[in-house]
Amino acid sequence: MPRAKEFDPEVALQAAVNLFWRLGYEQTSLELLMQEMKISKQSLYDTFGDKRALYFRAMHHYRKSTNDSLRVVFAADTPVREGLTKIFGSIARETKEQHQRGCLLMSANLSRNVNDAEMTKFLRANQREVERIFAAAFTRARDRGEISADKDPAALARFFVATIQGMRALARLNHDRKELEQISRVALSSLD
Amino acid sequence: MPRAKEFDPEVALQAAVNLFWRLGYEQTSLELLMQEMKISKQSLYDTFGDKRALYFRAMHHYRKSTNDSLRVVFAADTPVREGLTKIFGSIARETKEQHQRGCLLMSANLSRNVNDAEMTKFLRANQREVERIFAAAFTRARDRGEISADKDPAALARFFVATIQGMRALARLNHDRKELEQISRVALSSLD
DNA sequence: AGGATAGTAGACTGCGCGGTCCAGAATGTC
DNA sequence: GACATTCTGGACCGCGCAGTCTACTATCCT
Repeated sequence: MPRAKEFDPEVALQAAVNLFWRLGYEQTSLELLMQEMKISKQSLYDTFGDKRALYFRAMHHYRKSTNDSLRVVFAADTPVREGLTKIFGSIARETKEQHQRGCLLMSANLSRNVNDAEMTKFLRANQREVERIFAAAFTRARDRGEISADKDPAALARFFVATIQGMRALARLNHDRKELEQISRVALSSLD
Repeated sequence: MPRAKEFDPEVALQAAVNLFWRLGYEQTSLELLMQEMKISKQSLYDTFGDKRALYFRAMHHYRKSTNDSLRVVFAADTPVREGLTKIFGSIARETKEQHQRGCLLMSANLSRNVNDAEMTKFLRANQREVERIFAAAFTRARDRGEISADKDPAALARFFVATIQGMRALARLNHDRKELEQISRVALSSLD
């Protein structure tokens, strides 16, 4: 019978997520991964495969957790303006370190090789998923009369997803809560 | 007396810009640079310094040319809505290859090491410059009554700069003119 | 012609890093 | 106790790449 694993793969994976999130794929070395995950190189390869496979595991993990929180924010009974305000507010209130690491999947999109089919497919699927979450919230809001009937939920969804990404790009460069709040206010005015 | 240079440094630099723009700093090898710039390694180092120095030269070149076109679009006598429509329109109509390469300086921001002071300084200066161009256009528009007096030009400027960056992030992943036009329409509605 | 400089081609070096492999210790089950 | 398996640590390999250097050629000016 085998000896039981001593480390928790979930904990180790989260450490990998945090590292990739902070440094990006290229800048994250195996040595740093071993340090942060607190496992040896052998265990890393046995459990997660090579660096790229680990990166994908990390992206899946990140995607699930962030999109789950999105779904919580847009729970069926909360007004969509309230949900958006909450999202914008927590982005604006992030620490400098959080602003600098930004969004793992947006960084992956911008640094990826455009011919990397597997990566592209994954990121597109995530993009669609996020847009659907927002669009569903806007559809509900329209049905309830929170926003006017002539608004297009899909268009609003894409707009807000894009704007949030733009805010993240800016926040990585300029850690400034007030600037982000200004942008949020303008963005929210598109619902009037 | 020295022999005259045979290649045009300006042409070679533009080739370097295009390559960095398409592939990013890391993925651009010296060998590719030599090929595209059509000069030898020796000439490259003599004329532009090392890879990083060339990258900065490329970024400066890119910055000047894109911001100059921005200033043309926002020439004093054109309505701000018209200028914005032109900008959004040309982004939406870009080819797939153009969408994939995106914006050189946005990619630089997202892939940069946050401790790289020189890079950060340069990108922040550019960010301020772009925001000022937009803000000046909104101030003029407000003075002329094109937009209501209670709008904040600086806030609008930041909002549009951020939104354009968000659109570029999306366009790199999804080459889709209609989606970009949808987003543009929503963004422009914030001027009403 | 001759000197100075710009150019090319290519060998060479050094380094960082991903990935593999091996030795040996620790921990479990039968 | 014997065996299987999981660990750790470190040696080792191969590769790609930035950067330097050398040898040689081409062009310009006096």
